[in-house]
Amino acid sequence: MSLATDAADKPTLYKRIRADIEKRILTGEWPPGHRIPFEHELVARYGCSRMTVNKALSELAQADLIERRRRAGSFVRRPQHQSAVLKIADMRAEITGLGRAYGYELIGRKLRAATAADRDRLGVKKAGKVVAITCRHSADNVPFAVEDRLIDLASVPDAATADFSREPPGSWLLHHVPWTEAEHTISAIVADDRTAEALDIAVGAPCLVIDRYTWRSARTITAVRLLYPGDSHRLVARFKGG
Amino acid sequence: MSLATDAADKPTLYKRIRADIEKRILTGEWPPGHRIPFEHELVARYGCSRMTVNKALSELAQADLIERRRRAGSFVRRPQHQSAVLKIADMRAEITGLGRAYGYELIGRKLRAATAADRDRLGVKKAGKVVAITCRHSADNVPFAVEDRLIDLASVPDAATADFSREPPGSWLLHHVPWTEAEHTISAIVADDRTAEALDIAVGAPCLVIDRYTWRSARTITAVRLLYPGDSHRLVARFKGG
DNA sequence: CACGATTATATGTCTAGACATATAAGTCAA
DNA sequence: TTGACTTATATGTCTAGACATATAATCGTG
Repeated sequence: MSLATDAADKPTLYKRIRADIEKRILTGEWPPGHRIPFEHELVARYGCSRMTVNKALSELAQADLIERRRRAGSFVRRPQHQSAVLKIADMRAEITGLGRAYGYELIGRKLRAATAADRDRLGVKKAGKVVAITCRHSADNVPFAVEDRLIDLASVPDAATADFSREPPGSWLLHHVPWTEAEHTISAIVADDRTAEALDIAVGAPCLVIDRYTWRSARTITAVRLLYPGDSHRLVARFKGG
Repeated sequence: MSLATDAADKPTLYKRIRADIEKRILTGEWPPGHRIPFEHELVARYGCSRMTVNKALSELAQADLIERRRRAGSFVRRPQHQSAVLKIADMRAEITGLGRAYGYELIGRKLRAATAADRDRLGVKKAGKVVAITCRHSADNVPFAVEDRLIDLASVPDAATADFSREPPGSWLLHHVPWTEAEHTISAIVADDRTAEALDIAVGAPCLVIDRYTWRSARTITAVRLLYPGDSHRLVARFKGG
Protein backbone atom coordinates (compact mmCIF):
# COMPACT_ATOMS: atom_id res chain seq x y z
CA MET A 1 0.00 0.00 0.00
CA SER A 2 2.98 2.33 0.05
CA LEU A 3 3.54 4.82 -2.70
CA ALA A 4 6.53 2.98 -4.03
CA THR A 5 4.72 -0.33 -4.05
CA ASP A 6 1.73 1.01 -5.90
CA ALA A 7 3.88 2.76 -8.42
CA ALA A 8 5.95 -0.35 -8.98
CA ASP A 9 2.97 -2.67 -9.05
CA LYS A 10 0.85 -0.91 -11.59
CA PRO A 11 1.91 2.34 -13.06
CA THR A 12 -1.61 3.06 -14.21
CA LEU A 13 -2.31 6.70 -14.63
CA TYR A 14 -4.87 7.25 -11.90
CA LYS A 15 -2.64 5.55 -9.35
CA ARG A 16 0.27 7.72 -10.39
CA ILE A 17 -1.84 10.83 -9.97
CA ARG A 18 -3.03 9.66 -6.57
CA ALA A 19 0.51 8.81 -5.46
CA ASP A 20 1.89 12.13 -6.68
CA ILE A 21 -0.64 14.07 -4.65
CA GLU A 22 -0.33 11.81 -1.63
CA LYS A 23 3.39 12.35 -1.60
CA ARG A 24 3.11 16.12 -1.64
CA ILE A 25 0.68 15.98 1.25
CA LEU A 26 2.70 13.56 3.34
CA THR A 27 5.95 15.44 2.86
CA GLY A 28 4.28 18.66 3.91
CA GLU A 29 4.77 20.35 0.55
CA TRP A 30 1.02 20.83 0.47
CA PRO A 31 0.06 21.56 4.09
CA PRO A 32 -3.42 21.18 5.59
CA GLY A 33 -5.80 23.69 4.07
CA HIS A 34 -3.86 23.90 0.82
CA ARG A 35 -6.05 23.83 -2.23
CA ILE A 36 -4.87 21.16 -4.62
CA PRO A 37 -5.19 21.76 -8.37
CA PHE A 38 -8.67 21.65 -9.85
CA GLU A 39 -9.64 18.58 -11.77
CA HIS A 40 -9.44 20.46 -15.06
CA GLU A 41 -5.89 21.57 -14.21
CA LEU A 42 -4.83 18.02 -13.49
CA VAL A 43 -6.54 16.90 -16.67
CA ALA A 44 -4.35 19.37 -18.55
CA ARG A 45 -1.20 18.43 -16.65
CA TYR A 46 -1.58 14.69 -17.13
CA GLY A 47 -3.25 14.86 -20.48
CA CYS A 48 -6.08 12.52 -19.54
CA SER A 49 -9.84 12.65 -19.15
CA ARG A 50 -11.58 14.03 -16.11
CA MET A 51 -12.86 10.63 -15.00
CA THR A 52 -9.30 9.47 -14.49
CA VAL A 53 -8.41 12.45 -12.34
CA ASN A 54 -11.72 12.12 -10.53
CA LYS A 55 -10.99 8.52 -9.58
CA ALA A 56 -7.65 9.49 -8.08
CA LEU A 57 -9.15 12.36 -6.08
CA SER A 58 -12.13 10.31 -4.96
CA GLU A 59 -9.85 7.72 -3.44
CA LEU A 60 -7.84 10.38 -1.64
CA ALA A 61 -11.08 11.79 -0.30
CA GLN A 62 -12.17 8.35 0.84
CA ALA A 63 -8.89 8.02 2.72
CA ASP A 64 -9.64 11.35 4.44
CA LEU A 65 -6.47 12.87 3.03
CA ILE A 66 -8.35 15.56 1.17
CA GLU A 67 -11.73 17.16 1.44
CA ARG A 68 -13.70 17.99 -1.66
CA ARG A 69 -16.06 20.96 -1.73
CA ARG A 70 -18.29 21.79 -4.63
CA ARG A 71 -17.52 24.99 -6.39
CA ALA A 72 -14.57 25.59 -4.03
CA GLY A 73 -12.13 22.82 -4.93
CA SER A 74 -10.26 20.07 -3.06
CA PHE A 75 -8.29 20.79 0.07
CA VAL A 76 -5.70 18.96 2.13
CA ARG A 77 -7.28 17.90 5.40
CA ARG A 78 -5.91 18.44 8.84
CA PRO A 79 -4.28 15.24 10.11
CA GLN A 80 -6.46 13.23 12.42
CA HIS A 81 -4.18 11.01 14.43
CA GLN A 82 -7.01 10.04 16.65
CA SER A 83 -7.87 7.21 14.33
CA ALA A 84 -5.57 4.22 14.12
CA VAL A 85 -5.99 0.73 12.84
CA LEU A 86 -5.67 -1.83 15.55
CA LYS A 87 -4.92 -5.30 14.35
CA ILE A 88 -6.42 -7.84 16.65
CA ALA A 89 -5.34 -11.07 15.08
CA ASP A 90 -6.79 -14.46 15.63
CA MET A 91 -5.00 -15.92 18.63
CA ARG A 92 -3.34 -18.73 16.73
CA ALA A 93 -2.19 -16.35 13.98
CA GLU A 94 -0.93 -13.89 16.54
CA ILE A 95 1.19 -16.45 18.35
CA THR A 96 2.49 -18.33 15.34
CA GLY A 97 3.20 -14.93 13.81
CA LEU A 98 5.61 -14.34 16.68
CA GLY A 99 7.39 -17.54 15.74
CA ARG A 100 6.17 -19.39 18.79
CA ALA A 101 4.28 -22.64 19.15
CA TYR A 102 0.55 -22.24 19.69
CA GLY A 103 -1.15 -24.16 22.45
CA TYR A 104 -4.80 -24.32 23.45
CA GLU A 105 -6.52 -25.69 26.48
CA LEU A 106 -10.20 -25.75 27.41
CA ILE A 107 -10.65 -24.95 31.09
CA GLY A 108 -14.40 -24.96 31.42
CA ARG A 109 -17.57 -25.14 29.36
CA LYS A 110 -21.09 -24.70 30.60
CA LEU A 111 -24.45 -24.61 28.90
CA ARG A 112 -26.97 -22.70 30.95
CA ALA A 113 -30.02 -20.49 30.89
CA ALA A 114 -28.79 -16.90 30.69
CA THR A 115 -28.47 -15.31 34.10
CA ALA A 116 -29.18 -11.64 34.59
CA ALA A 117 -25.43 -11.00 34.43
CA ASP A 118 -25.17 -12.94 31.18
CA ARG A 119 -27.98 -10.98 29.59
CA ASP A 120 -26.41 -7.77 30.70
CA ARG A 121 -23.06 -8.76 29.27
CA LEU A 122 -24.55 -9.80 25.95
CA GLY A 123 -26.84 -6.82 25.80
CA VAL A 124 -29.98 -8.89 25.23
CA LYS A 125 -33.29 -8.58 27.00
CA LYS A 126 -34.96 -11.92 26.51
CA ALA A 127 -33.90 -14.89 28.57
CA GLY A 128 -32.35 -17.71 26.58
CA LYS A 129 -29.61 -20.27 26.65
CA VAL A 130 -25.94 -19.44 26.51
CA VAL A 131 -22.65 -21.32 26.43
CA ALA A 132 -19.98 -20.06 28.79
CA ILE A 133 -16.43 -21.02 27.93
CA THR A 134 -13.16 -20.47 29.72
CA CYS A 135 -9.94 -21.39 27.99
CA ARG A 136 -6.28 -20.60 27.77
CA HIS A 137 -3.97 -19.87 24.88
CA SER A 138 -0.27 -20.45 25.27
CA ALA A 139 2.90 -19.68 23.36
CA ASP A 140 5.75 -22.18 23.66
CA ASN A 141 3.85 -23.68 26.60
CA VAL A 142 3.85 -20.37 28.47
CA PRO A 143 0.39 -18.93 29.20
CA PHE A 144 -0.30 -16.18 26.70
CA ALA A 145 -3.89 -15.21 27.40
CA VAL A 146 -6.98 -16.49 29.15
CA GLU A 147 -10.31 -16.21 27.46
CA ASP A 148 -13.69 -15.97 29.08
CA ARG A 149 -16.48 -16.17 26.56
CA LEU A 150 -20.26 -16.18 26.36
CA ILE A 151 -22.09 -17.31 23.23
CA ASP A 152 -25.75 -16.56 22.65
CA LEU A 153 -27.38 -19.79 21.53
CA ALA A 154 -30.37 -17.96 20.10
CA SER A 155 -28.02 -16.59 17.46
CA VAL A 156 -25.65 -19.52 17.13
CA PRO A 157 -27.53 -22.72 17.98
CA ASP A 158 -24.74 -24.93 16.63
CA ALA A 159 -22.49 -23.75 19.44
CA ALA A 160 -24.45 -25.96 21.84
CA THR A 161 -22.98 -29.09 20.35
CA ALA A 162 -19.66 -27.81 19.07
CA ASP A 163 -16.57 -29.44 20.48
CA PHE A 164 -14.41 -26.73 21.99
CA SER A 165 -11.91 -29.08 23.55
CA ARG A 166 -9.71 -28.99 20.47
CA GLU A 167 -10.71 -25.92 18.55
CA PRO A 168 -10.79 -22.50 20.24
CA PRO A 169 -14.26 -20.93 20.23
CA GLY A 170 -12.95 -17.84 18.44
CA SER A 171 -11.78 -19.78 15.44
CA TRP A 172 -14.88 -21.99 15.50
CA LEU A 173 -17.10 -18.92 15.39
CA LEU A 174 -15.04 -17.39 12.62
CA HIS A 175 -15.87 -20.39 10.49
CA HIS A 176 -19.50 -20.79 11.49
CA VAL A 177 -20.78 -17.24 11.57
CA PRO A 178 -20.69 -14.95 8.57
CA TRP A 179 -19.93 -11.24 8.60
CA THR A 180 -20.07 -9.53 11.93
CA GLU A 181 -19.41 -6.22 13.55
CA ALA A 182 -17.52 -5.88 16.79
CA GLU A 183 -16.60 -3.44 19.47
CA HIS A 184 -13.45 -3.76 21.52
CA THR A 185 -12.83 -2.12 24.85
CA ILE A 186 -9.32 -2.07 26.18
CA SER A 187 -8.46 -1.53 29.81
CA ALA A 188 -6.00 -2.55 32.49
CA ILE A 189 -6.49 -4.48 35.71
CA VAL A 190 -4.30 -6.20 38.23
CA ALA A 191 -4.39 -9.97 38.44
CA ASP A 192 -6.62 -11.49 41.08
CA ASP A 193 -5.95 -14.99 42.49
CA ARG A 194 -7.74 -16.85 39.74
CA THR A 195 -6.20 -14.86 36.91
CA ALA A 196 -2.74 -15.03 38.40
CA GLU A 197 -2.98 -18.79 38.57
CA ALA A 198 -4.30 -19.15 35.03
CA LEU A 199 -1.63 -16.91 33.56
CA ASP A 200 1.10 -18.11 35.91
CA ILE A 201 1.93 -14.62 37.06
CA ALA A 202 2.00 -12.97 40.46
CA VAL A 203 -1.15 -11.72 42.14
CA GLY A 204 -1.20 -7.96 41.63
CA ALA A 205 0.69 -8.08 38.34
CA PRO A 206 -0.73 -5.85 35.59
CA CYS A 207 -2.97 -7.35 32.92
CA LEU A 208 -4.17 -5.94 29.66
CA VAL A 209 -7.86 -6.57 29.11
CA ILE A 210 -9.74 -6.72 25.83
CA ASP A 211 -13.48 -7.00 25.97
CA ARG A 212 -14.97 -7.79 22.60
CA TYR A 213 -18.64 -7.72 21.85
CA THR A 214 -19.72 -9.14 18.51
CA TRP A 215 -23.00 -8.94 16.66
CA ARG A 216 -24.51 -9.38 13.23
CA SER A 217 -27.21 -7.07 11.95
CA ALA A 218 -28.38 -6.08 15.43
CA ARG A 219 -28.19 -9.63 16.77
CA THR A 220 -25.82 -10.46 19.57
CA ILE A 221 -23.49 -13.32 18.95
CA THR A 222 -20.78 -13.43 21.55
CA ALA A 223 -19.04 -11.47 24.27
CA VAL A 224 -15.47 -12.31 25.18
CA ARG A 225 -12.92 -11.08 27.66
CA LEU A 226 -9.25 -11.67 26.96
CA LEU A 227 -6.67 -11.22 29.69
CA TYR A 228 -3.00 -10.84 28.79
CA PRO A 229 -0.05 -10.44 31.09
CA GLY A 230 0.42 -6.69 30.80
CA ASP A 231 4.16 -6.53 30.89
CA SER A 232 4.74 -9.06 28.15
CA HIS A 233 2.00 -8.37 25.67
CA ARG A 234 1.60 -5.34 23.47
CA LEU A 235 -1.10 -4.26 21.12
CA VAL A 236 0.12 -2.28 18.17
CA ALA A 237 -2.05 0.20 16.34
CA ARG A 238 -0.70 1.93 13.35
CA PHE A 239 -1.91 5.04 11.66
CA LYS A 240 -1.00 5.86 8.15
CA GLY A 241 -2.29 8.80 6.20
CA GLY A 242 -3.94 6.88 3.44
CA MET B 1 -22.19 5.81 7.33
CA SER B 2 -24.83 3.15 7.84
CA LEU B 3 -26.72 1.73 4.94
CA ALA B 4 -29.82 3.63 5.85
CA THR B 5 -27.96 6.89 6.17
CA ASP B 6 -26.31 6.57 2.81
CA ALA B 7 -29.54 5.64 1.21
CA ALA B 8 -31.29 8.56 2.80
CA ASP B 9 -28.50 11.00 2.11
CA LYS B 10 -28.06 10.42 -1.55
CA PRO B 11 -30.02 7.78 -3.36
CA THR B 12 -27.55 7.84 -6.21
CA LEU B 13 -27.51 4.65 -8.14
CA TYR B 14 -24.01 3.42 -7.39
CA LYS B 15 -24.54 3.94 -3.67
CA ARG B 16 -27.76 2.00 -3.83
CA ILE B 17 -26.03 -0.86 -5.60
CA ARG B 18 -23.22 -0.82 -3.04
CA ALA B 19 -25.66 -0.73 -0.14
CA ASP B 20 -27.76 -3.55 -1.58
CA ILE B 21 -24.75 -5.82 -1.86
CA GLU B 22 -23.32 -4.78 1.49
CA LYS B 23 -26.61 -5.63 3.15
CA ARG B 24 -26.71 -9.11 1.68
CA ILE B 25 -23.17 -9.73 2.86
CA LEU B 26 -23.69 -8.38 6.37
CA THR B 27 -26.91 -10.30 6.93
CA GLY B 28 -25.22 -13.48 5.83
CA GLU B 29 -27.46 -13.98 2.83
CA TRP B 30 -24.29 -14.06 0.74
CA PRO B 31 -21.74 -15.88 2.93
CA PRO B 32 -17.96 -15.72 2.56
CA GLY B 33 -16.89 -17.33 -0.68
CA HIS B 34 -20.18 -16.59 -2.41
CA ARG B 35 -19.79 -15.26 -5.91
CA ILE B 36 -21.74 -12.05 -6.34
CA PRO B 37 -23.35 -11.31 -9.69
CA PHE B 38 -21.06 -10.38 -12.55
CA GLU B 39 -20.88 -6.76 -13.53
CA HIS B 40 -22.85 -7.40 -16.69
CA GLU B 41 -25.61 -9.06 -14.65
CA LEU B 42 -25.84 -6.09 -12.34
CA VAL B 43 -25.83 -3.79 -15.35
CA ALA B 44 -28.87 -5.67 -16.61
CA ARG B 45 -30.57 -5.72 -13.24
CA TYR B 46 -30.14 -2.02 -12.51
CA GLY B 47 -30.32 -0.86 -16.08
CA CYS B 48 -27.21 1.24 -15.91
CA SER B 49 -23.78 1.33 -17.49
CA ARG B 50 -20.90 -0.84 -16.40
CA MET B 51 -18.93 2.07 -14.97
CA THR B 52 -21.66 2.66 -12.42
CA VAL B 53 -21.66 -0.94 -11.26
CA ASN B 54 -17.88 -0.94 -11.33
CA LYS B 55 -17.71 2.03 -8.99
CA ALA B 56 -19.95 0.29 -6.47
CA LEU B 57 -17.94 -2.94 -6.60
CA SER B 58 -14.61 -1.12 -6.46
CA GLU B 59 -15.60 0.56 -3.23
CA LEU B 60 -16.70 -2.73 -1.72
CA ALA B 61 -13.35 -4.21 -2.72
CA GLN B 62 -11.54 -1.27 -1.17
CA ALA B 63 -13.42 -1.91 2.05
CA ASP B 64 -12.25 -5.54 1.94
CA LEU B 65 -15.81 -6.76 1.84
CA ILE B 66 -15.36 -8.47 -1.50
CA GLU B 67 -12.44 -9.77 -3.49
CA ARG B 68 -12.34 -9.30 -7.24
CA ARG B 69 -10.66 -11.84 -9.49
CA ARG B 70 -10.22 -11.39 -13.20
CA ARG B 71 -12.08 -13.84 -15.32
CA ALA B 72 -13.50 -15.49 -12.18
CA GLY B 73 -15.77 -12.84 -10.72
CA SER B 74 -16.19 -11.09 -7.38
CA PHE B 75 -16.43 -13.00 -4.13
CA VAL B 76 -17.48 -12.24 -0.57
CA ARG B 77 -14.41 -12.21 1.60
CA ARG B 78 -13.98 -14.04 4.86
CA PRO B 79 -14.50 -11.64 7.78
CA GLN B 80 -11.33 -10.31 9.25
CA HIS B 81 -12.23 -9.05 12.69
CA GLN B 82 -8.61 -8.65 13.48
CA SER B 83 -8.72 -5.15 12.14
CA ALA B 84 -10.50 -2.51 14.17
CA VAL B 85 -10.43 1.22 14.14
CA LEU B 86 -9.14 2.63 17.36
CA LYS B 87 -10.05 6.22 17.96
CA ILE B 88 -7.35 7.92 19.94
CA ALA B 89 -8.74 11.38 20.29
CA ASP B 90 -6.89 14.51 21.17
CA MET B 91 -6.89 14.72 24.96
CA ARG B 92 -9.00 17.86 25.17
CA ALA B 93 -11.54 16.45 22.72
CA GLU B 94 -11.62 13.17 24.56
CA ILE B 95 -12.31 14.77 27.92
CA THR B 96 -14.74 17.43 26.76
CA GLY B 97 -16.43 14.70 24.75
CA LEU B 98 -17.17 12.97 28.04
CA GLY B 99 -18.87 16.13 29.23
CA ARG B 100 -16.13 16.93 31.70
CA ALA B 101 -13.99 20.03 32.17
CA TYR B 102 -10.55 19.79 30.63
CA GLY B 103 -7.54 20.82 32.66
CA TYR B 104 -3.88 20.95 31.73
CA GLU B 105 -0.77 21.37 33.78
CA LEU B 106 2.87 21.44 32.74
CA ILE B 107 4.98 19.49 35.19
CA GLY B 108 8.41 19.72 33.63
CA ARG B 109 10.15 20.88 30.47
CA LYS B 110 13.79 20.39 29.62
CA LEU B 111 15.84 21.19 26.55
CA ARG B 112 18.86 18.92 26.31
CA ALA B 113 21.25 17.13 24.01
CA ALA B 114 19.75 13.75 23.24
CA THR B 115 20.99 11.06 25.61
CA ALA B 116 21.50 7.51 24.42
CA ALA B 117 18.12 6.64 25.92
CA ASP B 118 16.47 9.53 24.10
CA ARG B 119 17.94 8.50 20.77
CA ASP B 120 16.83 4.96 21.36
CA ARG B 121 13.32 6.07 22.20
CA LEU B 122 13.07 8.30 19.14
CA GLY B 123 14.71 5.77 16.90
CA VAL B 124 17.33 8.19 15.59
CA LYS B 125 21.04 7.59 15.30
CA LYS B 126 22.60 11.04 15.20
CA ALA B 127 22.97 13.04 18.38
CA GLY B 128 20.90 16.22 18.47
CA LYS B 129 18.78 18.32 20.75
CA VAL B 130 15.46 17.27 22.17
CA VAL B 131 12.76 18.75 24.34
CA ALA B 132 11.48 16.55 27.13
CA ILE B 133 8.08 17.41 28.51
CA THR B 134 6.06 15.99 31.36
CA CYS B 135 2.52 17.16 31.85
CA ARG B 136 -0.84 16.15 33.21
CA HIS B 137 -4.33 16.23 31.76
CA SER B 138 -7.29 16.30 34.10
CA ALA B 139 -11.04 15.96 33.85
CA ASP B 140 -13.13 17.93 36.35
CA ASN B 141 -9.89 18.51 38.27
CA VAL B 142 -9.30 14.79 38.67
CA PRO B 143 -6.07 13.50 37.07
CA PHE B 144 -6.96 11.81 33.80
CA ALA B 145 -3.59 10.99 32.26
CA VAL B 146 0.05 11.89 32.58
CA GLU B 147 2.07 12.50 29.49
CA ASP B 148 5.79 12.04 29.06
CA ARG B 149 6.99 13.35 25.73
CA LEU B 150 10.17 13.76 23.74
CA ILE B 151 10.31 16.05 20.70
CA ASP B 152 13.13 15.86 18.20
CA LEU B 153 14.31 19.43 17.58
CA ALA B 154 16.03 18.46 14.35
CA SER B 155 12.56 17.83 12.92
CA VAL B 156 10.61 20.48 14.81
CA PRO B 157 12.97 23.37 15.63
CA ASP B 158 10.11 25.65 16.69
CA ALA B 159 9.42 23.39 19.63
CA ALA B 160 12.50 24.81 21.35
CA THR B 161 10.80 28.13 21.93
CA ALA B 162 7.17 27.04 22.11
CA ASP B 163 5.34 27.80 25.30
CA PHE B 164 3.96 24.57 26.66
CA SER B 165 2.78 26.02 29.93
CA ARG B 166 -0.65 26.81 28.51
CA GLU B 167 -1.01 24.66 25.41
CA PRO B 168 -0.46 20.89 25.59
CA PRO B 169 2.40 19.73 23.37
CA GLY B 170 0.11 17.33 21.52
CA SER B 171 -2.20 20.06 20.35
CA TRP B 172 0.74 22.39 19.62
CA LEU B 173 2.31 19.75 17.40
CA LEU B 174 -0.97 19.07 15.65
CA HIS B 175 -1.01 22.69 14.54
CA HIS B 176 2.67 23.05 13.72
CA VAL B 177 3.49 19.81 11.96
CA PRO B 178 1.74 18.68 8.82
CA TRP B 179 0.75 15.11 7.96
CA THR B 180 2.32 12.39 10.00
CA GLU B 181 2.25 8.67 10.50
CA ALA B 182 2.12 7.09 13.91
CA GLU B 183 2.42 3.80 15.70
CA HIS B 184 0.73 3.13 18.99
CA THR B 185 1.67 0.44 21.42
CA ILE B 186 -0.74 -0.40 24.19
CA SER B 187 0.24 -2.21 27.34
CA ALA B 188 -0.48 -2.36 31.04
CA ILE B 189 1.71 -1.63 34.04
CA VAL B 190 1.20 -1.06 37.73
CA ALA B 191 1.73 2.41 39.10
CA ASP B 192 5.10 3.14 40.65
CA ASP B 193 5.53 5.87 43.29
CA ARG B 194 5.93 8.72 40.84
CA THR B 195 3.02 7.66 38.65
CA ALA B 196 0.78 7.01 41.60
CA GLU B 197 1.41 10.49 42.90
CA ALA B 198 0.88 12.15 39.53
CA LEU B 199 -2.39 10.32 38.91
CA ASP B 200 -3.47 10.39 42.53
CA ILE B 201 -3.97 6.66 42.67
CA ALA B 202 -2.52 3.94 44.87
CA VAL B 203 0.91 2.50 44.26
CA GLY B 204 0.34 -0.86 42.55
CA ALA B 205 -2.89 0.22 40.88
CA PRO B 206 -3.21 -0.81 37.22
CA CYS B 207 -2.42 1.70 34.49
CA LEU B 208 -3.12 1.59 30.80
CA VAL B 209 -0.12 2.72 28.76
CA ILE B 210 -0.11 4.12 25.27
CA ASP B 211 3.24 4.68 23.63
CA ARG B 212 2.94 6.70 20.48
CA TYR B 213 5.77 7.21 18.05
CA THR B 214 5.18 9.77 15.33
CA TRP B 215 7.10 10.49 12.15
CA ARG B 216 6.75 12.21 8.82
CA SER B 217 8.26 10.73 5.69
CA ALA B 218 10.88 8.72 7.56
CA ARG B 219 11.73 11.55 9.94
CA THR B 220 11.11 11.18 13.63
CA ILE B 221 9.05 13.86 15.23
CA THR B 222 8.00 12.84 18.70
CA ALA B 223 7.65 9.94 21.07
CA VAL B 224 5.06 10.09 23.81
CA ARG B 225 3.94 7.88 26.66
CA LEU B 226 0.49 8.34 28.09
CA LEU B 227 -0.45 6.76 31.38
CA TYR B 228 -4.10 6.37 32.34
CA PRO B 229 -5.58 4.95 35.51
CA GLY B 230 -6.47 1.50 34.25
CA ASP B 231 -9.66 0.99 36.11
CA SER B 232 -11.29 4.23 35.03
CA HIS B 233 -10.18 4.64 31.47
CA ARG B 234 -11.19 2.59 28.46
CA LEU B 235 -10.15 2.62 24.88
CA VAL B 236 -12.82 1.65 22.42
CA ALA B 237 -12.08 0.16 19.05
CA ARG B 238 -14.89 -0.59 16.71
CA PHE B 239 -14.96 -2.79 13.69
CA LYS B 240 -17.55 -2.45 11.06
CA GLY B 241 -17.63 -4.41 7.87
CA GLY B 242 -17.50 -1.53 5.50
C1' DC C 1 -2.89 -38.88 -18.20
C1' DA C 2 0.04 -34.87 -18.07
C1' DC C 3 1.27 -30.66 -19.97
C1' DG C 4 1.52 -26.83 -23.05
C1' DA C 5 -1.00 -23.80 -26.21
C1' DT C 6 -5.25 -21.46 -27.22
C1' DT C 7 -9.45 -19.17 -26.27
C1' DA C 8 -13.11 -17.04 -23.83
C1' DT C 9 -14.35 -13.94 -20.42
C1' DA C 10 -14.56 -10.90 -16.24
C1' DT C 11 -12.34 -7.34 -14.44
C1' DG C 12 -9.11 -2.98 -14.87
C1' DT C 13 -8.51 1.16 -16.88
C1' DC C 14 -9.66 4.87 -19.84
C1' DT C 15 -12.23 8.31 -23.01
C1' DA C 16 -15.06 12.28 -24.39
C1' DG C 17 -18.63 13.65 -23.71
C1' DA C 18 -23.38 14.82 -20.64
C1' DC C 19 -26.48 16.75 -17.05
C1' DA C 20 -27.16 17.52 -11.97
C1' DT C 21 -26.16 20.05 -7.89
C1' DA C 22 -24.13 22.60 -4.29
C1' DT C 23 -22.16 26.83 -3.37
C1' DA C 24 -18.78 30.86 -3.67
C1' DA C 25 -19.08 35.10 -5.55
C1' DG C 26 -21.14 38.78 -7.59
C1' DT C 27 -25.38 41.86 -8.22
C1' DC C 28 -28.91 44.62 -6.81
C1' DA C 29 -32.49 46.49 -4.07
C1' DA C 30 -34.22 47.86 0.55
C1' DT D 1 -24.94 47.52 5.47
C1' DT D 2 -27.69 43.82 4.83
C1' DG D 3 -30.40 40.49 2.76
C1' DA D 4 -32.30 38.30 -1.42
C1' DC D 5 -31.47 36.94 -5.98
C1' DT D 6 -28.58 35.42 -9.84
C1' DT D 7 -24.67 33.41 -11.95
C1' DA D 8 -20.51 30.99 -12.57
C1' DT D 9 -18.04 27.02 -11.55
C1' DA D 10 -16.06 22.75 -9.41
C1' DT D 11 -17.41 18.59 -8.10
C1' DG D 12 -20.83 14.35 -8.35
C1' DT D 13 -22.72 11.12 -11.09
C1' DC D 14 -23.52 8.78 -15.30
C1' DT D 15 -23.16 6.90 -20.28
C1' DA D 16 -21.78 3.95 -24.16
C1' DG D 17 -18.46 2.75 -25.83
C1' DA D 18 -12.95 1.06 -26.13
C1' DC D 19 -8.71 -1.71 -25.44
C1' DA D 20 -5.70 -4.13 -21.96
C1' DT D 21 -4.83 -7.98 -19.05
C1' DA D 22 -5.07 -11.81 -16.07
C1' DT D 23 -6.74 -16.25 -15.84
C1' DA D 24 -10.22 -20.19 -15.88
C1' DA D 25 -11.51 -23.37 -19.14
C1' DT D 26 -10.85 -25.86 -23.18
C1' DC D 27 -8.40 -28.26 -26.61
C1' DG D 28 -4.57 -30.81 -28.58
C1' DT D 29 -0.56 -33.33 -28.41
C1' DG D 30 2.94 -36.38 -26.70
